[in-house]
Amino acid sequence: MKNNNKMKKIKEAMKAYTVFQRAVWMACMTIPRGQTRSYKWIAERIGHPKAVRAVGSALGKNPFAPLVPCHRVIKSDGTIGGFSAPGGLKAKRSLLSLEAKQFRCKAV
DNA sequence: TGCTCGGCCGCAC
DNA sequence: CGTGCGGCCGAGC
Repeated sequence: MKNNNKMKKIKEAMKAYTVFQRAVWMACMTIPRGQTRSYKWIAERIGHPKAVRAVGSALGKNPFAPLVPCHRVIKSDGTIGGFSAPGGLKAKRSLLSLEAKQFRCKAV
């Protein structure tokens, strides 16, 4: 329930943005902890297989930093890609490695 | 209201 | 391995 409540809040905040961004963020939130998905994966998932750049843009503007784990999104070739958030790729890698560890340890 | 520019990419050459 | 172009959305002018 609490999770739902949080989701509700997020949705409220999301209403101020475009559907495209919402779609991107939603898809992003569905990524399990300790795992990663590619920008293309998101693009295809939201129905715009070619809008990978738009996806990147949306993630870059992501105002829901911790709620929407945009750091779990990497390039389709397996590299980290870019990261506009504070900390840059450094932070992104840290988060990924950290979450991966947690996942293995606590199995969430 | 309409056009232009930039972006956390993807793919072909 | 490096470079260029393609296709898409959001935001600014």
